[in-house]
Amino acid sequence: MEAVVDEDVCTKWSETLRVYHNTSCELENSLQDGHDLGLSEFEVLKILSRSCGKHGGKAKMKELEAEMYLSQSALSRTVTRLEKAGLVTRATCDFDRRAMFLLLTPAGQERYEAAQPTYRAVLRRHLA
Amino acid sequence: MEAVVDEDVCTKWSETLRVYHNTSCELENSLQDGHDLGLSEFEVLKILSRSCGKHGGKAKMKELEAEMYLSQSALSRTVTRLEKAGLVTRATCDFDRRAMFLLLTPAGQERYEAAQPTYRAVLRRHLA
DNA sequence: TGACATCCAATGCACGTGCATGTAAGTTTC
DNA sequence: GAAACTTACATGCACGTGCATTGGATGTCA
Repeated sequence: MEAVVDEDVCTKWSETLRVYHNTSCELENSLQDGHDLGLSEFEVLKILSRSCGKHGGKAKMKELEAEMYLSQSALSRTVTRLEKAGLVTRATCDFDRRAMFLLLTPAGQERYEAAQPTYRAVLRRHLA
Repeated sequence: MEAVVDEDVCTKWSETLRVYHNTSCELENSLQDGHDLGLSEFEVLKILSRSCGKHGGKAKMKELEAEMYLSQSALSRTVTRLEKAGLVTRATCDFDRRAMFLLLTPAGQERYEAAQPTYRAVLRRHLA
């Protein structure tokens, strides 16, 4: 019977919804209050911090876009906010001048490392 | 070691994020394109349709608010949209004239029933 | 080389959301 | 019964998002 599947699927969905909402709300609030960072801003710093270790301090916009659940335009503005806050620098790529490299500034690295414990604590509280 | 827990928790979170985003985006698009309904609008109709069966066609705003992940103001505006579309009616309560009852109109019931298969199909595709 | 398609990022715009506040109705305290 | 408090809902406002478009750079093909 399909009805059984539907019920099961609905339960799974409402559970996902609950976890997502509780967690992301608290992440948003904690990061904002404690570190003046939005969740998607933190997420950019996180990815950037990872790939900066690997690629010598650079990451392309397109790479970021592929790794997070954000439209191209939203990402562009998120980066603009981070740049205004001095946490990130934009740099044009010499080989393809359409593309942009992103660099984590020392302030950005510092802010990310300060925020990471908060982030992990919230995740642990909700998902452990 | 805490690092192990953190990694596990991060994986769980990114999985939740993935499922939530894919599912809710497709729900939003399918419901909008096929039935001219936003996801939170559909959710209101869904709850209303359930409790209308039980309570003789009525549900209070506060009840809705408790059952969905939406702020009081957002819910108020969602109901306004539904009312403008003729899918729902607001009615003041005689016993507590601060409170509002919501009624599903025949058009609302019809729209909900038309949209439900779409909704379930998306959930099944992503969560089955 | 010139014309055309494709790609990357930024921006105008509309929209839904949350927070803070306003307004009106009910409740409590004296 | 008047004043202070609480509750229910609506609204002003700021903000982040997605879609569509633009502007500039690159690639392709004749």
